[in-house]
Amino acid sequence: MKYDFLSIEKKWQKYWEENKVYSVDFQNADHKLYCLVMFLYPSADKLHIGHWYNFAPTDTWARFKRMNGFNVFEPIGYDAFGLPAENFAIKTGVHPQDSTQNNVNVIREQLRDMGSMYNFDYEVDTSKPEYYRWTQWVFLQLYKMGLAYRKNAPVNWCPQDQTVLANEQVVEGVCERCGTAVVRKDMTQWFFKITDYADKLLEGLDRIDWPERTKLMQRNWIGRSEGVEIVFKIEGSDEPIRVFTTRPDTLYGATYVVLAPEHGLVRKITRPENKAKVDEYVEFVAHENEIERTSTSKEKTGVPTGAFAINPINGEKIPIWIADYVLSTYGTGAVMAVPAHDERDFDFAVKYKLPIRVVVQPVNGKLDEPIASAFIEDGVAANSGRFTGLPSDKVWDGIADELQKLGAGTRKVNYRIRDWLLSRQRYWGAPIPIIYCDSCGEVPVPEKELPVLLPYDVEFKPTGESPLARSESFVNAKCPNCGKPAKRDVDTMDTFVDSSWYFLRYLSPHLDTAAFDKELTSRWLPVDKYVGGAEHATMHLLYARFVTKALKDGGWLNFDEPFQSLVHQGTITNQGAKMSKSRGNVVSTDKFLSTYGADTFRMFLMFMGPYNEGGDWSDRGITGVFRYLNKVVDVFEAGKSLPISTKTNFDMDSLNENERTVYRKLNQLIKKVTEDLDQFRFNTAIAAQMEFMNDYTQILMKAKASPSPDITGTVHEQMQILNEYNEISIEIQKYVLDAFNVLLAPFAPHLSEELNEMRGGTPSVFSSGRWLTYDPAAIAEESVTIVVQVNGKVRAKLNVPINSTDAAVKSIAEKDENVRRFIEGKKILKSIVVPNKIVNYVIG
RNA sequence: GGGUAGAUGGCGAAAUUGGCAGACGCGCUAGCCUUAGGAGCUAGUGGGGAAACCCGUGGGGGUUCGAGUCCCCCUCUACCCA
Repeated sequence: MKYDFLSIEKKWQKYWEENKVYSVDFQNADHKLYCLVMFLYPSADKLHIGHWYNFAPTDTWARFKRMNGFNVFEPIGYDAFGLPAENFAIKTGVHPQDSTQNNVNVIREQLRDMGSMYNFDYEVDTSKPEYYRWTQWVFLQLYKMGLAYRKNAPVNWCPQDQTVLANEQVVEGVCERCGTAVVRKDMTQWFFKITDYADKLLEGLDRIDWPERTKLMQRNWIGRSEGVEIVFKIEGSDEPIRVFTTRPDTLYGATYVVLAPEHGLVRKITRPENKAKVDEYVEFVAHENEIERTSTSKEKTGVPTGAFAINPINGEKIPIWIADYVLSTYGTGAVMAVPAHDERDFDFAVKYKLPIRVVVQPVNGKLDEPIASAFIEDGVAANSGRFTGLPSDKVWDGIADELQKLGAGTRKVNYRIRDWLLSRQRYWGAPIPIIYCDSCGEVPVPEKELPVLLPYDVEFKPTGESPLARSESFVNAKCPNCGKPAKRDVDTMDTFVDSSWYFLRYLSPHLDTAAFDKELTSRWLPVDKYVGGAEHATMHLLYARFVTKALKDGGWLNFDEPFQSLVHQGTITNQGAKMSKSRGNVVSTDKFLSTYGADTFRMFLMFMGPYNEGGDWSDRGITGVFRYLNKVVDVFEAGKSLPISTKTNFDMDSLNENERTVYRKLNQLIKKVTEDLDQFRFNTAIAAQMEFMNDYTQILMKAKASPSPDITGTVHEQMQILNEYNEISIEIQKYVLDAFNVLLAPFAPHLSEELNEMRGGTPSVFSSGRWLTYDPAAIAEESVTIVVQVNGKVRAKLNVPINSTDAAVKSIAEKDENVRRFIEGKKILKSIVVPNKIVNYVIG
């Protein structure tokens, strides 16, 4: 048979769809398995290799689980709102709604071609009113719980995209999407109080099966630190400066205080003689961006205010400076500077000749003064009043207690994470369901009036003002409270709000009475396996956890971690760069699908290397996988006349040597493929299959010294000859074919169905429960190769029965000619025997 | 600057976790088959050497009978955070 992948794949895709092979019984959650891939962004691209690399191997895993008897739910959907569609619209004039729907229709067909188990009846599309109605509902729940609020704050503004960005969307000071340097701007914006959940978000990490590095990234992002908020009085002023420090043990070493230039106190405390310089400096800093300000390599700048603060622990008068290295958005916007024990303070003190006082000495030894760099480790207190001589941790608590007693400080926990800024001054997103009324103020849109529809006919060219503000019909509304004319909020929500709850919607995407079916979600969630890119570690994955926890606290869910187990596929790059349309380096899948078919292509993606490592794209090697599948087809074709196997278990004692070998190798393969698939180790599972096929055909050929010793031709032709002569029984051959096909099925689903049909089996191979368990009696090897070393160098390899005694092994080893060459006449100082592995003679 | 991963043939990669380094595949070489082949089959393929052997997992040290694997130092690469 020629491996006619095109018609085979079409045929089985049609069969699966018509027979609803992958329909899920949602009422039966006993063996439920919710397997989820991060949904798609339907940009103008078609699916590319990166999507395939995410989806196809995950589908292989899901099929494997289904064959293991799990009731597998594997949905797909579209994260359809967002900037790229809108920017595309601005450039081309095609409305984002139209381009998005066109793209979705193309993508859906491509997904079908992949041969995955997606059930398109359960799609979600975040840009449809049926969906974003409930995104708005989620917003309102958080609002009711006091977790959504509006405030005027300095925000990250992207001048290119004309919108604010969340902290998470600013990477190294530039807009994550377009690369434009972000500027600071004061605006009134909506925020979600994710900071309220900082501790819960930290705690939950201990209960979920995620990659450690991803958990670490979230922990670092949340950035919990315990410290003390210390109150410094200002000489000649009633207003105190509050500073947060994690090192109260160094308080005696504070030689100045620094305020952020934007700090509210700056204007109030600056002495007249310093005013001109301070004003000038504040103006200068406003033009610096975030990277410049926080860069450790950049030289820090600052000016004195002329005012003095009083150190509460010793009453010392220390100068108050302003400097660019203190940010108003972090902590209290003020720090106490301890140059001897903080690197940034040290650099600054050296530059401006401020005093440096050592108050911590290393446990053994003393620092040479003047010190050349900050000593930031713990040690023993010095120059610290009654604390002098005590270890740092004691001093830490002692000073914290003392400050508390003096009313000059309180222990406090500080977090690095900021509240989630969710307003966007853009068109293509879910409108924020809030109305502003002159008499009632800020009023949420009643739930029964949702959705707040996004109007189609809007001029969406960005001007810095929300496009929706220009739609009279949208803006003007009635106050839900008093009925008077009022105005709608004209911003849309960050698309991360859309994706923070979509996994709840998949189970009942058409439900029009609730965001999700509470009863179904209680039984089908959390998601059992979530697969997607690591780039979402501190964005989507954090937001989804937050929203889930909030909805749980609101009484809507009975679980608080959405993704029980998480896997990151690696990134496939092209010539070292991440594939993206803007870089123009996207590799299309078309040519591979038409040349080799979907089965070969998905299998090659899995065979390339470890799934979580990804790598630079190269199609070198895809022919190997294609040849392998062709060989499989040949082997099955040669065994075509053999009826389907009914026997799945053989007694090793009843088999001849060749049969035992084949049976053992097959059972070892079952074990290997099962274990590897379980852990997403596709590459080694495929290598093992190939190895088995190589071994099996070898054994068949050698099984009988063939009457015609030089058998040639295709595998198929050779096999036909061999089937007539070899001594491996028909029973075993049947068994091998049918069992092997089960192991192949998750990897090459179309081909496997075809082979199953060819063998006379009933479709579908994926009809559940078809996976195999290995026969433990069969996998044990009868003999092993033992390596004989002399002084660590390999001198012989012995084939001995398994579990031979040490004495027996040594006696064979010492008779070996080559081993004798090296030990004869030498004194054996020692011999190490590791059973079934190695013998090592140490000679003098 | 800090954190976290990594570095193995010409290439993608394996290595039961301290026990034969390079499985599997690509590529390459030779032969066979073919009107032909970007098809198929057989054999070979880390380096050196005629061989015996020697060398070899980024570099340098160490632990051990034995190190790709464990420890220390260094170089480089990727990601995250400053």
